[in-house]
Amino acid sequence: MRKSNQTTVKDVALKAKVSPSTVSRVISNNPKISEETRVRVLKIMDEMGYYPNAIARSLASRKTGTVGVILPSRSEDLLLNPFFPEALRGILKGAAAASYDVLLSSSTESKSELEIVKTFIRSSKVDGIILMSSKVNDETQEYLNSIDFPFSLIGSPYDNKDKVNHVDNDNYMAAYEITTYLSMIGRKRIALIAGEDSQMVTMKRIEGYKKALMESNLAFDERLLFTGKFDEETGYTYGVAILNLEPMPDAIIITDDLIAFGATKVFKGAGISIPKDMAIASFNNSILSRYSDIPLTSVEINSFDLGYYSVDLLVKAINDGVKGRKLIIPYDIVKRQSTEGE
Amino acid sequence: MRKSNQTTVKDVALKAKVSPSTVSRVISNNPKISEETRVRVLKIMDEMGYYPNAIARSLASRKTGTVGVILPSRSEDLLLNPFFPEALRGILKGAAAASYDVLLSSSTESKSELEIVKTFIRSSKVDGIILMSSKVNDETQEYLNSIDFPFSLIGSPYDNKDKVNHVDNDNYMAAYEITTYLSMIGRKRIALIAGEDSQMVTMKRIEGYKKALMESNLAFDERLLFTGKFDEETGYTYGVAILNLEPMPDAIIITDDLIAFGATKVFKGAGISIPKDMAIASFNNSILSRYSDIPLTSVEINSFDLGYYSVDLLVKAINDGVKGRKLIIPYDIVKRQSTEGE
DNA sequence: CTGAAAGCGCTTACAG
DNA sequence: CTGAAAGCGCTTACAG
Repeated sequence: MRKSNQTTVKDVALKAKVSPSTVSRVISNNPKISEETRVRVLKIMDEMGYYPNAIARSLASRKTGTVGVILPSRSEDLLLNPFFPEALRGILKGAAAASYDVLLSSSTESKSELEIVKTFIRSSKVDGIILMSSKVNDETQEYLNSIDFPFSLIGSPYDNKDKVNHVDNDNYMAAYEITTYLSMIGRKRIALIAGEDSQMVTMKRIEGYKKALMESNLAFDERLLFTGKFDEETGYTYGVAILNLEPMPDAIIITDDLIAFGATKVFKGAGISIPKDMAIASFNNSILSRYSDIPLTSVEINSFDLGYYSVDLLVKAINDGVKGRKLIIPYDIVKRQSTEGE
Repeated sequence: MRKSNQTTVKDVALKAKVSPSTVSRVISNNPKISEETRVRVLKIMDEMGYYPNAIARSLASRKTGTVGVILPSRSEDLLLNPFFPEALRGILKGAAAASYDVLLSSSTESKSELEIVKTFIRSSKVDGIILMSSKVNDETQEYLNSIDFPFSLIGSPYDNKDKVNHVDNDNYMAAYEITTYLSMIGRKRIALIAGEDSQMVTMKRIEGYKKALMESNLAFDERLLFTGKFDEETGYTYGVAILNLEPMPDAIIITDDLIAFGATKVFKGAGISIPKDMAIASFNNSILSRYSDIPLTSVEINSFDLGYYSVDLLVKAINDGVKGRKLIIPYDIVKRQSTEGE
């Protein structure tokens, strides 16, 4: 209980000859305060260098003005494609625009996303949570739903679609469209390297791919469907695996630019002409897809917007109890040389 | 003042037949509590699903258990090289290990790093600050020093070197070493594309470069020194600029892999052989430097460690008032084909 | 439009 | 080793 040297509402109140209540109302911009009082108090606050203590406000008002965000901890997940940094940038911008702070943590082997979320909530550190990816049977979503805590999701909810606020691309359509496009330019054996099959986004893309194959009268061949974790080796590994397929595919869709880049190198090294023998399309439209020797056709998913609007949704969930709102961020297929584009 | 439904120390105290003080001491692991009491209270806390309110703890104890981190907002700064994501990952890991949370914000055109830092501090939201880069005449460092607020810096302090806790590579030596290496393999006109000259890291690297030139009896030619912001165009722009130099350099050091990658493409397109006509060395050792057609010699700066240990330093500054501690993270020069390496 | 009073959920010197 | 009491710096129904 050592005396603090901080200027408080009390000090301001004393000097302004009003009650602390009034000072508090000035802070929170309460419209009931007379203009005259407001101006006087504001002036004194300024003179005294007063700044409200956010912690005390939180305790009294039961609002923290903070949203929690959890990042994956694997370096590959964070660095491989620009989604996380860009979405985080969007979240930061969106939060700043809504006057929220962002409390960040990363999941690890020893501490799951769910545990972090629980800690954030139980310790009353956040008003809401943003989930940056959606898994099949996602336990974090289930928990958040069960205790009815405000959250928004980047991606497709695995369940409770009518209750979960989420912002997403139409990944089903994106995969459908790009598969159809490859078929339209004459490709008959179209492979898909799709990412982790525990992710909702992977499921959606596989669905769209299959649907497009069917409508194009191309048989689905499960040997042409690859799922698994992405890391630095993946591009090479899958590239080599595809080289050894008989007959070889004449097109591949890869859900990550860097993996596509790696695979491209393997094909070129093996004397396979791109796009003539093998068309390649990928996702994320990273700088890499533009800089590559053979520029890559890629789907721009607009990660920044995904992040930005996830805050928007969350803030509405916090303030107005909004639920089940859904926002679709458009994607763009950027056609380049790797599919004879331009 | 609606009644909350949260379980509080009071509830626990009542049920455990002890005082709230005792419960509080159990929470904070105060060694004066008898083992018997401790176990009983812990059990009851568990039974009641009690979890301490972090906000209330903060207010009473005047410690937030949170560190503030400010990211740049430019997409290029965040995405161009893996430093920021990797250092952030290190910070997150380090903070988790020290039981701290991370409050994240990003600077913008309208809100400077300094303003964000001030807001964090004045509103009592953080116990300390991590600065992810160091500028010449850095006003944030100056402010933090002036109010004596705990912080740690990734990079070299521009001033008050004996007071500022910082973790850094020896960028002077790194540039010195790589320049000397290029000279040793017979290069006579070594250019440097160095980044923004407002950054301390750029200054250090230029110094090391100049020193090495001198010791190698190579004249410093200011037309071979390029500074400025990095963005997607930069690689091309500088590549073209260098092509037009007479005589052309026979080696370039570029402080970013992606820029080096872009420049490499320009040279190859112009029929210049790498490394024969032009040796290229860069910094950051990103995936790109490994995946490139002509793998790039690059300096691994160990960004993760930079981030991780910045938390370490900060925590010591917060708890023990440590100041002016300096930690040097080793770099490694990874030699590859672009300088005839391997 | 403003104030007095209670309360948010903890911690911590002080006393024993 | 434990408790009673004051306090951290705000907010907010209630009353006027």
